[in-house]
Amino acid sequence: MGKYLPTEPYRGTRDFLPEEISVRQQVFHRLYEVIEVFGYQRYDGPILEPTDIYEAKSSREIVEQQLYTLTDRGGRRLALRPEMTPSVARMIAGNLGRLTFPVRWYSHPNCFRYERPQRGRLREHWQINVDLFGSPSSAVEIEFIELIHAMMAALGATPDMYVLRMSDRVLLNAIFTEILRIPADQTRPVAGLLDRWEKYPEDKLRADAAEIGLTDVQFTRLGEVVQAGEAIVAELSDEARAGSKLVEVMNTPAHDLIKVDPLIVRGFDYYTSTVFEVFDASPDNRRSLFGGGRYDNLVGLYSSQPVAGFGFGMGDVTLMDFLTTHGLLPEPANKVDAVVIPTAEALFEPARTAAAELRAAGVRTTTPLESAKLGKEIGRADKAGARVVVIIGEQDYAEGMATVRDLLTGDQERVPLDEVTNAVKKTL
RNA sequence: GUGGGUGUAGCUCAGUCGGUAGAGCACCUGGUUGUGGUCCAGGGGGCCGCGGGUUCAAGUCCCGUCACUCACCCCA
Repeated sequence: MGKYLPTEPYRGTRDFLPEEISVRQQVFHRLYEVIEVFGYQRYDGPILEPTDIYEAKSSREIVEQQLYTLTDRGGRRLALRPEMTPSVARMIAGNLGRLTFPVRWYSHPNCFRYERPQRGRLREHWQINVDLFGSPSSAVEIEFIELIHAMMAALGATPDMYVLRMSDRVLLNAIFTEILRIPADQTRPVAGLLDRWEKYPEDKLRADAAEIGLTDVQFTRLGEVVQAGEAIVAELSDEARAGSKLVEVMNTPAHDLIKVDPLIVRGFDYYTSTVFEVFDASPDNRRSLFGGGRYDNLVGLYSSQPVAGFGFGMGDVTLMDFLTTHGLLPEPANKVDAVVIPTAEALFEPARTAAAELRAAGVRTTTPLESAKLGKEIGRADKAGARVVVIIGEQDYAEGMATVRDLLTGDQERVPLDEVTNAVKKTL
């Protein structure tokens, strides 16, 4: 061990310095605005939840290997939330009586997963969650398709930068049982194989398929399914198609906004129908940007009353990678507009008075805390991002005047003290 | 969990054959008694990730370990 404590944040977590916060705030506020324009309201919840709520319906991988768990003093098993969906389902179920459906909610929690950090994946990430509860209609799917494109547009993304790929667990199950003739209780490893399909060469896929018990014929058919893409839907039974929200969507204009793709699976067990993922079109970011789907049974864990749900989570790590790759990150904003600089100790009080007046007018204003040379203070003001400095000098002040200097142009003018605020506002 | 790459100043990095550390940028001071950016001069900053080994001598070689990072596994 060294002599000093380490200054790095805990592995897989990040410190956000003001400049980064500024960039992030701009990005997220654009998203909040779009989400709210669609009529969604923000909620929040605890970072700790009972472990049970993840064991029931998340995925084995998350619960067994990626959950941050702890036991409280009363022996209760708790976890740092790895995702928000079980929490929001719990909140919906607990407030059924006072909610008017459909409920449109969003949140922006930090979520934790114990895993090895790599590109696009850390141990703590901030995930925007948008959910709609209380409707089985495929109008929900269409609303989310529109919302997603609106959010991407708000970030400055053009449609060529990303792809919205959509599938449906109902159709997927039909593919497994009707085309591949796999018993319904053995589809899970095959879904996993589909999930990996694009990442592996064919011989590796073939080997994996053999390992999970697929015959050569089944493997070949699976390849045909992937090849067929959207066209596979037409080959499924009428019952399967009738039970699919995605098929309904395909009969509307929203069809043009998505790519129907049987490769989209998603890991969570709670999805019951539509599933989707948004992918970066750039090869630099092969990972999916974000995704979600329909989960019509999740509220049923907490209540006898069934409530249909649809939602998605958009993590900040992949999102920032996307924005960086496409040059869409905004510049950090300035922290301050004006600095009022007294040139002598005795002038600190009048400087504070002038600053107070500027602040009252909404101008972000600071004053020096210690007496220093004027040049020094102007330099500091410039670095802090101020556009204007107001110099309260002895000579000027004695005459009831102050100097207002524009740091961008270098122009400056002497104005009466009671005109300072107007002069500054004119420059900004 | 597996494999590769990298750990030297706040940041980016150089450091030859082993001879007890350097540059640029940033920061501070002065050149200017009330005027920033440019320029000039000076200055502060280093358990060379950590521990051990070899050696007269280790930033440099060897072993271990930790961290960062990329990929894999797996999956948001």
